[in-house]
Amino acid sequence: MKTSEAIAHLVRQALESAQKSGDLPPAGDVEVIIEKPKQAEHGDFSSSVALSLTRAMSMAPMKIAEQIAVHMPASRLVTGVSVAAPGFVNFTISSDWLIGQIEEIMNAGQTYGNTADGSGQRVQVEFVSVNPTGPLHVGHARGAVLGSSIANVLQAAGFEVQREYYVNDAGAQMRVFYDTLYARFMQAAGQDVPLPDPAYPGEYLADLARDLFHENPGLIDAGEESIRATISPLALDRTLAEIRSVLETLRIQYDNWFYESALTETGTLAKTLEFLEKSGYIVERDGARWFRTTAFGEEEDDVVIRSGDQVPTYFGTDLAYHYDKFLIRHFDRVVNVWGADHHGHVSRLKAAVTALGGDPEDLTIILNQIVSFKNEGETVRFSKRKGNIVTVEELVSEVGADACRFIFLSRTPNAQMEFDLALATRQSSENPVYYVQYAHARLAAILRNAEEQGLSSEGADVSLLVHGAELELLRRLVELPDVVHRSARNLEPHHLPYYAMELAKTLQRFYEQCRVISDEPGDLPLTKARLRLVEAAKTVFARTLDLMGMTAPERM
RNA sequence: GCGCCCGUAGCUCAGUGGAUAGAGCAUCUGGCUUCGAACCAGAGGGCCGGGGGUUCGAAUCCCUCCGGGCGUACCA
Repeated sequence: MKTSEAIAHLVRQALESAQKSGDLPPAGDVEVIIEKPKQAEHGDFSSSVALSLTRAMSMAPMKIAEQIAVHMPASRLVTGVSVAAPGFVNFTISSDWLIGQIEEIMNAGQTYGNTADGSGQRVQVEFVSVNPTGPLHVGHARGAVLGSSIANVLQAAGFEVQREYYVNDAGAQMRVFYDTLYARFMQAAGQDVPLPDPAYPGEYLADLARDLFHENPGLIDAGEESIRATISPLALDRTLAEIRSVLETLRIQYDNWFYESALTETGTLAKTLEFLEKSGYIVERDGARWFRTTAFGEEEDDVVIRSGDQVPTYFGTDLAYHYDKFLIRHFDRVVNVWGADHHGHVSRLKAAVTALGGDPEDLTIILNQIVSFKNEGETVRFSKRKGNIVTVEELVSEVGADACRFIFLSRTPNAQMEFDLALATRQSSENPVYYVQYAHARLAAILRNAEEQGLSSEGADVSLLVHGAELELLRRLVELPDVVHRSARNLEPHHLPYYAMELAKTLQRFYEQCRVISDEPGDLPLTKARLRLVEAAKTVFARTLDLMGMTAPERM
């Protein structure tokens, strides 16, 4: 349960009751926002609703706040309500309620933190979707981590999530890929076939072609067409398999791999064009077919079917792809995670969704800004074209999947970021990744020790938990549902690592101040109670790390 | 030129229109005979890029300027 939502509910009741009794004037609909004050002396939660009602009620904010306080219904959750200038209402959470949450956490286990925000709506999250022409480049890692975490968080928030990779196996890039592959294959056979222009540079394709040649040496006499027909799909499968396995090292898995070529093969493309033609959004001009983006206030129309070869452009298949997402597969919402260099496509794709009869609000495009990589202060930008490729595989083996995820995750997507390889690699206290994991490992160690001594939390009386550090830890633990809610609502998983650090900080303070396993026989009840708290804390840590796609180590 | 994103502590970054703007790292001062010191307690460090506006209240919204990044194809 979201604590802030529960308090907001009480405040709404208080407002209603105050208005019913005439203590406050009517004011129409108000949004009751509950937040966590920065200063502890302002309580556990606070609301500025009185301040925002000043105008509507034409009353002094302090008076409104006082009436809210007076009319607050009794509850197990809130013990203290106070009013502070210039018109805040501050709330204190009862320790009874907090202690009761330990059992909530234990019962929920790895579902703790889940919310019902999504109410089962079907959401598709599409991310990475890099052309399968070679290994994943470091530049793609951020979108991968971001997309998968968004999916995690949406799932936790009660959405039915599908993770999808859009395989661009049909465009011009792929033709270049196949042409290069063929030339490399022939070269591997010792034939003097020049590289096409343009061609894919780099060792990857040469290696791949060589492998394919050694596996199928007899193929060389079959003629170009038949060679291509054999090696092209093999190369695609192999490249995709490699992409898939690298993503798996980052703990990313997909529910669906959607092939662009399927859009033409199943007739979806034709159906989409027909659909849009009927409503007048597709027109023919200069031998090409255009989508009338200008009908949606954009400056220029966009080609969907090129003149000459009559091949669909990327945007052309993208139209069909989104027709498929919304009109065939009927997703309630679609989230696409793109690199910021694609931002020029956002508005026209939104226009397309509108033209397809959908609500552009149902399509959210998250753009992640580029990452510049740094090594001890020296900035390097990697570029596929320049040939100095650094792959995701290299990055993960260098830095580790957990650190990678944590670092990429702790920035808002729309801010550029610097990734310091040296810093990320350093496994010291400089790196907050390990601080968080260490906290989990420490909890695991305590539970191990307890078990060795034959101690358990069995029959614990948690009402013995009255120490400030214990309650502080509990207050932090029960924030997780709110963090999930906020991350899902704004599609901003970067709140998770910050929460995780706060959680770890609070845990360490608890650890310093409250010894869990006591040697004194008389302390047994308290030991049991604290073990129960430790179990709950470990559960929340594990869940938080899981949402971030990180491991929760028992030992480090 | 036009469009989008960013500018917050020495560095890397958080910050839901709210109260005295925060964290990690770095720097400095303390703390291990007890469950893991990958830890804890504390200190210093800021015209929130500049200037206008909106309002009870702005780092946050609007305008404008400056600085940086990315786009601006019948490429994907």
